[in-house]
Amino acid sequence: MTPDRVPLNRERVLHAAVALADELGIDGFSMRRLAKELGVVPMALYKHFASKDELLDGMIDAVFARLEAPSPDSDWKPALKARALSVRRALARHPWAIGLMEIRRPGPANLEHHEATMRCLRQAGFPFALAIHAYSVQDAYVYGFAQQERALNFETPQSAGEAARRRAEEIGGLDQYPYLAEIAEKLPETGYDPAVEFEWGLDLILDGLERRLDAQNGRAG
Amino acid sequence: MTPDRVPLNRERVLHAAVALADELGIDGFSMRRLAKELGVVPMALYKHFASKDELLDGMIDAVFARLEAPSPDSDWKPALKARALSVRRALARHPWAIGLMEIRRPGPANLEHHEATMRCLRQAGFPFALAIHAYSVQDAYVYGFAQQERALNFETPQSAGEAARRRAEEIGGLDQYPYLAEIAEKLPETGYDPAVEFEWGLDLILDGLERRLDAQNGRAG
DNA sequence: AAGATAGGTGTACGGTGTACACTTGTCAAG
DNA sequence: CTTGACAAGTGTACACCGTACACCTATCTT
Repeated sequence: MTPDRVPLNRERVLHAAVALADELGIDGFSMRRLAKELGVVPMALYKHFASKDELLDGMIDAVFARLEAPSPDSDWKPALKARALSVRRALARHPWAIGLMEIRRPGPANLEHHEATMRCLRQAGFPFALAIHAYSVQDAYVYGFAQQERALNFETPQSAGEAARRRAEEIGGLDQYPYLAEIAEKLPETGYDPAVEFEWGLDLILDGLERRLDAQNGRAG
Repeated sequence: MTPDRVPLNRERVLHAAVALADELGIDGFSMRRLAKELGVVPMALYKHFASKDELLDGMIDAVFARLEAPSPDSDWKPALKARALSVRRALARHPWAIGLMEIRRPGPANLEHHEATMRCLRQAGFPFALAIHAYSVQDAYVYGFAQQERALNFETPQSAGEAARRRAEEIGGLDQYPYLAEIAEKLPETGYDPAVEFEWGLDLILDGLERRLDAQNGRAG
């Protein structure tokens, strides 16, 4: 260790790791590459994280830390909507986290976020079982949408339509698939904004939850 | 090549690959391991697939091939419901495919499936833009749910509750998280059936779509 | 002054995907 | 019947991966 070098620490490693994963994607991200970025030998990282897995746990919790938890002061519907939008935003910024958020061992920020969301539902009057359902359907939608969005990333509607068209032609000719052909034809015209698309589905789900909640409360709402 | 050996072919490789990925998960699955399974040297696989990526494309399309496309003869709602249930079933059987279905280059079975689903929506009277929304929200939910379900796999509600409780205690004590504590307490009692949970959210979404469709048709249904 | 400790280093092992040059079995054209 | 092309499987090699383990060294505590 050269004198006067600032020593590593968990936070500095995590910060660099997130930035590197943002840049290279989850496949390009490696302990060796990260070490190089930090001007350090790969094994140095293992003084701060027991394994790559543990580092990933930390990276995921860093993403959770940047989510907007539902505020206890606003109505449940706008609060949950803001939460969902913030999750989508975070996953758009950190696509490598998609598919990992639900799988890694939960960290403090993760627990805090789930606690706040569940509190929001329960205090809004959702009975326990309904709150579980509500949470499940929302998270499934949000994480699933992020996954879809990633697949379309770096594509304009035009280029995506073009790519789909070429791919279909390779396989059997677009005339075999009239409804896909319609998409390839019309989507570039109408345009496709993931933010709009996301909100459309989100509203559908939140409206549905409201109806289920009202029904549960004897239609007295 | 010893005489009398049955030569490989794309289909035999694909079949073994899917079986092996089912057994080992996506992490344990490797070209070398697959070659060993087939009694062949790793490079032999490259005579049939240009790369591991191309092999994965094929494996994913094999999963698509086993999905139940919406039948043109039944009403859109039960048809779409059956489709969604079949996707969830397939992904529960092939968890390694989760997160890949939307990302790999589409194969013939994939195109066929999307064509059939889009046809179902359009013929049910969904205007183009609404059909796109409807497809998007459904797929986001289905794939997102599968992802969540994988995270909970191999866990009973009891063991999952226990694990969550221990994890929370590690971090800050469950008393800091009263609403998580409630989950840990009540979920083992009420039980948690992923099939029931999935259907609840699916019905919510399909009901919502029906309402949007009716609204579009001037509330005349 | 002495020893413990934390942080960084260097080497090594078994794993990965796959490029490239090779053999060998099969079959068609002369 | 021979020849030569071609398809399929082999073997070696390379660069990369995560990480176990032994080592060094700067700093802090007693």
